[in-house]
Amino acid sequence: MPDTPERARQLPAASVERLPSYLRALADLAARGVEGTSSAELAELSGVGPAQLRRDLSYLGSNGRRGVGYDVAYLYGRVRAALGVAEERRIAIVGAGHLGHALANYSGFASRGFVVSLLMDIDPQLIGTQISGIEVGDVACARELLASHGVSIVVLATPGSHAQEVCDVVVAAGVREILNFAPCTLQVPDGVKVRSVDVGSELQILAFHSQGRAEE
Amino acid sequence: MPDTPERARQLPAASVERLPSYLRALADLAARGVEGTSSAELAELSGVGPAQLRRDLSYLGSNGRRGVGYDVAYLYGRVRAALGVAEERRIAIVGAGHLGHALANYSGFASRGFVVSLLMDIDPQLIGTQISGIEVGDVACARELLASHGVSIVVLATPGSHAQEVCDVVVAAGVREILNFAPCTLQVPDGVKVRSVDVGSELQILAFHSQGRAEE
DNA sequence: ACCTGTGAATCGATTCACAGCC
DNA sequence: GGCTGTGAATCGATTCACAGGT
Repeated sequence: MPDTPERARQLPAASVERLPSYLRALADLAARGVEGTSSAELAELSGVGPAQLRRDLSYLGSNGRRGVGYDVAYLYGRVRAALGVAEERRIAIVGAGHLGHALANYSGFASRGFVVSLLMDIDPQLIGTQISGIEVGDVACARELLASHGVSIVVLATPGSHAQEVCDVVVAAGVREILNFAPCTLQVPDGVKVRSVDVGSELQILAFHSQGRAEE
Repeated sequence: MPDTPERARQLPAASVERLPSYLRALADLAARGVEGTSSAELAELSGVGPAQLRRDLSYLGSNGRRGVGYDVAYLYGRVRAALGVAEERRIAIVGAGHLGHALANYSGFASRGFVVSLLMDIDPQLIGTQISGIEVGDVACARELLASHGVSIVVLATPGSHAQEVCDVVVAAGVREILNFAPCTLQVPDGVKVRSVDVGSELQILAFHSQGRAEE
């Protein structure tokens, strides 16, 4: 059998990146008691064009009714299933510094389908302490801890100087999806998916757009 | 006059988003004492292909020497200038919760060209306290504070429930570039640039890619 | 009359492959 | 011989505009 195995994997990467916004918009509508919506309304709430939204949803199959619109609850379920967050997923955070703390205390994970199940660090001072009710484990035991907690997605909140090293450890432990907050490019083998969030880079991109103004 | 005013704005958005990685790679090389490099090496360090890197740099003009490669220090200066971070830029953070704290204490801004010059919150309990040596101001005084600190880029680290409200305030105060950490889509007028970082969305995108494995 | 789903057209970004220069 | 800079080709994503269904 070939190398493109999964079912609905004709979903383009660019569409996948927008599905979470649709999910947020749908959750908002549901919370406000709205039962039906349209591509125009959903697109508005998500910050995209209506044609783009319809195209994206059409990759998941037919989800609306022509002439009518979309059912909020039904569509919500479809998008959650497509993203693979229909059931709760357990994540681990490595790095218990300021950012690791902020993430561990963040209350917004549950509504998005995630539970922080495990914290780890390299610093012996931090190992064994409790953060937000979770004990900090030793990253040296990553393999056992990750396996016993059933974690498949790891968040790296370490300084840049340790990120590659920790990345190698968790990849060796079988992790295939990593969210990296360290300001560096991680080298990973094929089949491991890394997404990086770098505040410095984001600010630099914004700085580019502000050129021409405010130049003293 | 038309609506596409600026000089080097032929730079495609997709290229702009990669320039920060190149800058990080160049800073690494410089820190290691490396004086010259090639598109192959820089691309490797940045996680892109060599052709893409050359194409991106070519938008900034000719920066290397054929048959030789690129001068690290020179190219570093060119990319910083292109991004508009050749001189230090002042930023403000709104929201002094866990994330606001973590950002205020983050030591990595300076090397990327930014200084946190101002913190603000709505909570009267927090206003007047000091975080990382900076006093927390009242967001109600945003206009005056932003102006007196010479801030043009604002980071929103508020809960989602207040993000749009605070966004409206800072936009009214003249801010045109916003980095939003709240899990919501901000509605802004034309000409205001928003970049959003949403941990929940990032995890959902990773969850998508982990489908097919780990399904019990 | 209205709104979705989708072919067809467009637009932009990536990659190839080589001419030009060191 | 080696590496950049770039036309030309390719690839993918977005938008248009309308056919199909309610």
